[in-house]
Amino acid sequence: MNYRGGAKQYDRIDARIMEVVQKNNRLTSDVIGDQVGLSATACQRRLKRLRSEGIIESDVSIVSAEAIGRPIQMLVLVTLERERIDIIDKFKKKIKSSPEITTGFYITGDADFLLYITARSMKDYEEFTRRFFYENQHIKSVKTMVVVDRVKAGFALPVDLPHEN
Amino acid sequence: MNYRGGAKQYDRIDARIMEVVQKNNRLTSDVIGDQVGLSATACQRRLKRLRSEGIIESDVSIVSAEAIGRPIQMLVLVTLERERIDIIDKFKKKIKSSPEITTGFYITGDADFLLYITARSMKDYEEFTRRFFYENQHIKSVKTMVVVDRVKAGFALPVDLPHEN
DNA sequence: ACTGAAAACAATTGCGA
DNA sequence: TCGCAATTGTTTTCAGT
Repeated sequence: MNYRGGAKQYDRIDARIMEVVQKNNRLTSDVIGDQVGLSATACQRRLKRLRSEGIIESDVSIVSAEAIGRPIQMLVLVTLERERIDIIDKFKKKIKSSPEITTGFYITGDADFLLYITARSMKDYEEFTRRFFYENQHIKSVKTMVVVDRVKAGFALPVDLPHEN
Repeated sequence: MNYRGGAKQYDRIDARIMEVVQKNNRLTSDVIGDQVGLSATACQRRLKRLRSEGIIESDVSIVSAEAIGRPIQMLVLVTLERERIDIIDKFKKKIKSSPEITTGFYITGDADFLLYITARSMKDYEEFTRRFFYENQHIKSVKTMVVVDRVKAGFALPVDLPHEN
């Protein structure tokens, strides 16, 4: 999607609505409307548009890692042997198909990928890495960082107005 | 919350429900029920319990970083000069109060923190880092990695059964 | 603990401003 | 684009199994 097309994407009120639903998307339109000074109807219409235009990408439940018995959280920097497109694409597919990997970033800098991984226990994590990393031929190096504390959770973004408005 | 209390937390069907709502929490109970082989009512009751017990932590909208004009995404490893509790706590507070920082992890390993930061442009990012990092006295080093591609988004976890069941 | 029907509640659509 | 009122659809409650 190209967001540079001249048409305006969202206004100040939309931004406020997004601030609210990024924290909680199960509030009724009535409640959201109260918070942004709009009727439930108007609020709902805006939300519908924001969703259909992909400005709101998706709506999801966040499950507690601890509650489902995955208290171990790791951040892993992975460097591949070479930066060849086919190797990178294959690695991306592996990431997507591995449920243990919650989030994966393809990056530039010291490493090629950063992975966010959860596990039931250290033993489980080690088993997974053995399987995942040592079975993959093109990994040059792996650097594991143990997550002690998630200071800020989620992907909430600071929705201010686009500069052109 | 302590999840080690003997009582069972969730069963196979709950796990399937969570798999569904982690992808999309706006489906009607009727649809979710279909997918897990349950009536809308039963499904609803389970969701209510999962939420009230904190197994489902929260329900949020995910906003597209590109759509709101924040195409620049960075991962930043920060090392503090000393690992003193008060310095760490102060830094955590700074993270929480900075809207540019979407996610912050306190970690062990090569660095003390990993930050996920979005920005409108490289210029904006540089301005932010100057402000944030160079104004903070206790930072020893900063290593920036540019995000080229988010291979896997969100915090969706692999909900299988707890081992004791 | 589940289902199904009825009641309560929320979202959506049509219309006038 | 808004708000209001009417319609449609979803969730919740309640009785029965």
